[in-house]
Amino acid sequence: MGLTIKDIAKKAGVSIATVSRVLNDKPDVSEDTKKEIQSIINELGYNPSGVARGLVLSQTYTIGLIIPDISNPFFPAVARGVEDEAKKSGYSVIFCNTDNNKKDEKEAIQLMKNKKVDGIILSLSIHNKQELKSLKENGFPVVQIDRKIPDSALAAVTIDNVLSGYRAVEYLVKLGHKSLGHITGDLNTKTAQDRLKGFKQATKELEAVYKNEWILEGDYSKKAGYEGMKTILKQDERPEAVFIANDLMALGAYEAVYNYGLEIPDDISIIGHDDIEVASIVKPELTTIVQPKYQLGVEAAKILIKQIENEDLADRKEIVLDPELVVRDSTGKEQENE
Amino acid sequence: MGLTIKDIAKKAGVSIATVSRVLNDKPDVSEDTKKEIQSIINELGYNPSGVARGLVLSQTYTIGLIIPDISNPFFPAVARGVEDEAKKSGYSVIFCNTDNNKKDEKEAIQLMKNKKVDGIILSLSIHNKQELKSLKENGFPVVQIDRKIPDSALAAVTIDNVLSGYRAVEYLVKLGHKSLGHITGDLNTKTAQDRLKGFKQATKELEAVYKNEWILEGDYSKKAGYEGMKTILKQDERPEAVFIANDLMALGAYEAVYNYGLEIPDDISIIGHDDIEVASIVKPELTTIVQPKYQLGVEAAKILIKQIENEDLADRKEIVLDPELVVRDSTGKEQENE
DNA sequence: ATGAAAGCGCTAACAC
DNA sequence: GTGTTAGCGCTTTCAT
Repeated sequence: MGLTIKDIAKKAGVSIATVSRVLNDKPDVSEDTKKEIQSIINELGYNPSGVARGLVLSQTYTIGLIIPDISNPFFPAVARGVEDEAKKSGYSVIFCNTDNNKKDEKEAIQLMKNKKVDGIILSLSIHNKQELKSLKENGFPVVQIDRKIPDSALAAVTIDNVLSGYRAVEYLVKLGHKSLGHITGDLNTKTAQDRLKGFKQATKELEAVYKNEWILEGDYSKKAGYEGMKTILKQDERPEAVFIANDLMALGAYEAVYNYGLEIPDDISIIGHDDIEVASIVKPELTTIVQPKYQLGVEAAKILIKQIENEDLADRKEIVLDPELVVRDSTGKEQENE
Repeated sequence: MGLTIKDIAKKAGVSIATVSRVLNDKPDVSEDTKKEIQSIINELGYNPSGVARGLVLSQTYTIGLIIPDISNPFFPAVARGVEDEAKKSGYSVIFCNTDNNKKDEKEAIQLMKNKKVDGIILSLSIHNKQELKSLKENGFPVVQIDRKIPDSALAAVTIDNVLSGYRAVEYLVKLGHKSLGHITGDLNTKTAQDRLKGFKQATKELEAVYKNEWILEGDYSKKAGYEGMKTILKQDERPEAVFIANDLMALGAYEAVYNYGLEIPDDISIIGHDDIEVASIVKPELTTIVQPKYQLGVEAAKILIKQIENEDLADRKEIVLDPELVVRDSTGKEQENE
């Protein structure tokens, strides 16, 4: 382990400055000594200390990733995107789970500062405006992911959940469905609010109709999907299609439909959100909306690294990623024009 | 950002040594100066450089986590376990995906050395014995997870897949099933081999029976489960229950059973492996075996940190974690004794 | 083309 | 109880 630049210098009979030069590919070293030193480095398996380098350069080539929970299905793909993109530019990533806990978030940021990471990618609970502000004031490179704290004036990459709702309706209308329902997520979350907003907006713009009785508040649980759909089905008039704010609720809705002796999509169409693994396993396979999670990570890392390397604070832009439609069987087939 | 120990010392009118003492909670500082310095630290928001500390202490309080792919469903929980346990002892974790690619694995290890992590938790492809050996020779703290490279003589924490097969059979037999089948995973993997081994072993010990025609090789895909079960069902004699090496294949098997107009568990019982999300969603809910993934991460971190802090190479033990049975509805009910 | 030396921010003797 | 100083492993002037 203990191999240092001195060892190499001694063995090569040169000064550490010269070794440093070849290490960093600097000019003004004769080809001969360069070759010699390189071969010694290989022979001994010398690996320069990133820590020592970090100290003198005040750059560690490490970025921090602060997220609520890596075992939440949303984040693994994000993390992978971050790491892949970071690696491309020679950065590694150190990560931290916070469970949306304010104290843990604060500590995580503190930790990252302590480790002297070159920048941070984070997804903070809404309550932690304060921390973000102080990072900003320090001119610390930061990009927010998934959730953007309002007025934070920091770079952010998010997914457009209004568009999610819009896209769902748009597709349904394209299939010829005119009357639509919606089972929302937990309306305390911005995500659920946005999807509902998109649903209403699209319905209006595309001249479809919904009734307030067809919009049920859920909470992202399978049971809520079941109950919501039951409430819809027992009404005298039913919508032709229902957009459900996540796939798990959609599965619950499937059951409700079956219990009523109805068929999907013949009697009612269903479109979900998230594309969880099951979506392609259930019958009929669930049409749904996917979030570009991996891409989210990639974009975040790109912006962050740009910030780090340009020290260009003007680069604190916001990127909003578009969700994508995954067409399967739960939404019925488009009319053939024969 | 640029706040250093010097700034604190100057402002407090003391030497940096004194500041360092209170930073590290060393004795021989008067209560008064201690208080004074602490208040200045808080006021200015000073955060000592982990990098500088790392350099002088040759300890970074960082551990490396090298895994094939964080977005593979197995690893997020493992990573969470590692991070939680590491945090308890003041360590953070830096992670790297390798896709089981030999070159990437090598680079990941190199990277960790460069970052001067205090130890590494890794899951390497079978081909990379070499790297492991060199880590060991360097006396570098390492623990392998999930996969243990034979003869590596390094600490490892793994999950007992022989026991998985055994437990499955044991439960089936307990329910009164005597004739058993098995759809294996990809038999090129140790995991699949082990589950098969456990299946055979338990069948023998517990005096159940299987026929070779009831053991079908699969590949962990849903389709393989479907085909495997179909092959079983079309035989003249059928087993009462089938152990299927993962839940995805079990789902495929469900379909095959339905296509034959049979019922689960009345006509045939099924037990899966992994407890993926769908397992509790499908009807009948799938009885399955869970791997203690989170615990795997926790144990790995525990051992690693012990190694780091004791420098006790004798501590390179192996831990084998037991999979657990999750009883649901696909295996039929135990006879009531009335 | 190469070396000597200062310094990055900190800890740990060692002095007083 | 507190300060001075060497040094961790490196990069980077500044000489030569």
